[in-house]
Amino acid sequence: MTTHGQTIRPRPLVLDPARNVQFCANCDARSHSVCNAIDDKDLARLASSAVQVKIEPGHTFVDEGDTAESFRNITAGTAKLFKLLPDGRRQITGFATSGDFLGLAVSHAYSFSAEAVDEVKLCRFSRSKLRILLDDFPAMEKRLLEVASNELVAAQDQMLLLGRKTARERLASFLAARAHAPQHHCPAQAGPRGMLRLALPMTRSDIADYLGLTIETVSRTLTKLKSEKLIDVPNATEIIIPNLHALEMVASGGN
Amino acid sequence: MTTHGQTIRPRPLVLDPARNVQFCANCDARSHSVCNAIDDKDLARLASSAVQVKIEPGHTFVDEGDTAESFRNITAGTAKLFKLLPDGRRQITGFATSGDFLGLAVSHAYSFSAEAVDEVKLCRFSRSKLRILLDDFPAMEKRLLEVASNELVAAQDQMLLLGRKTARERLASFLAARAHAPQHHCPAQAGPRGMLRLALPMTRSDIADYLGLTIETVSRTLTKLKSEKLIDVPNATEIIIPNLHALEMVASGGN
DNA sequence: CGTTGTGTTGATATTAATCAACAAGTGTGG
DNA sequence: CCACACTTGTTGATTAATATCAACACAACG
Repeated sequence: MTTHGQTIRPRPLVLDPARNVQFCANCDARSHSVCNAIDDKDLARLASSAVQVKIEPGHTFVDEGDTAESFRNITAGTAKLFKLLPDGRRQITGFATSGDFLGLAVSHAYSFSAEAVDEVKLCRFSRSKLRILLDDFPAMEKRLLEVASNELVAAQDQMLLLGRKTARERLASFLAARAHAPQHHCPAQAGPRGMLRLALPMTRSDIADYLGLTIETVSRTLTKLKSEKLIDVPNATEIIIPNLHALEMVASGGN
Repeated sequence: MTTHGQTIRPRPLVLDPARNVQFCANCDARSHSVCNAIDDKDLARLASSAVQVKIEPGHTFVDEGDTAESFRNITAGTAKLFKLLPDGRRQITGFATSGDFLGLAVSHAYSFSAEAVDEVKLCRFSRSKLRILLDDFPAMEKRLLEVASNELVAAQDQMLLLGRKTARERLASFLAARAHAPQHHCPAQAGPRGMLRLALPMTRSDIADYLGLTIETVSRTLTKLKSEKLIDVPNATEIIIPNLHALEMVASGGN
């Protein structure tokens, strides 16, 4: 029974007509094999039917309940995906970055809203066109199934976090998970002896709404973790993790 | 922005070599079209390569962390899927019933455990065989993508519940959601004027672990909803919903 | 007929939310 | 360039929701 079994994630696929189709530059070539099953020509054809869009920070580009006419592939930046209750309570269900897909579900309407955290670039397809293209590219369909499956595993991890973890464990889990996703590191990523420096482009309010907490609890808990030397917080948008393993122990309730 | 947008769910597909392949008997023929895209002969071939298994109540048949060698389709009964923390805290991520698939993810190991709630019958395939079969049946792959997408939408709803809803809202959401799934109704399902009678095969402990609460809070909250005439509880395993709309209002925080 | 598992209800404890004040950083306009 | 508003984050005091601890009711079962 592993609570931190790192699943093998497929190599991010970035569909960008301007720069042509490419895999995420941050990821090494040894990543998952299914990516390679997609023919480059097919990918180019897929990407060429898309519109590239740039979204300013804070701008909402998907509204829950709207008719789902598009399918999107993020090519740069970070977006937050969320659901709202009528009285304004918000749950962020995930942060989407380069290579992530939005609007996979077959449902008629979007089941979530999406807002740009920093400047987001994305590639937008019409879903009707996507359906036609998928019939031509079975490998793409396989790839999407793989992506959806991985998201499902992540969603189940998040349910465990939201349903059963303490505030302390939630913050530790959040930071440890981000430490595992290479693209979220700061430019000067690795300090001495595997010391990690994470970029947190989102606000405390976003973190709170992602972890099912309030901003005050997020702030206090980070302060506490800092006082215990489990993390360092040089400024509000950066976190240094001196010992990822120790943080992961906290994340899974081990002490 | 709809918090209770009922997504069109695909018609449950039951792979049962003994009774031959079939769609869920409880569902009408007008359900989702993609089911029909799968050729009956293909389905028969798929089902014939499977092993049918019966599991006694309380028996665990998938262990988190074990090598994921099989893929399963539930044909009867209800199973609970869950994740554990090292100290024993449990989060039930979902209940699987007739037509549901287990083990979709491509990861090497199962990311959850599964235990039978009542007597469960399922169809088990080797994953290597599944991969080969999927290459032959692109329609099946499409169908699995659809299933995974719908599960993802449900998972996001559950994140909203776990992260932001009160105990009262969680119970109301849980009951309202089950009221929408036809197979969970008691045999004598519809009383006078759309009054619903739900079967709850799982224990209070299961409900608590699904909703991120304790058994005491579940019990107290059900008592409270009963005293307000929003539900009736003739016995521990049945719930009567006199007015589903009123319960849905509670579920989404509207009063 | 006791034993065990499950559910309910009550009393108390605890975690995190709420309410409140303030500090630091950012941008604006005079 | 500085005063000001505004946003974001931190910290403190208090409250509230739910967890925990405890007792008991009831049914199923040997």
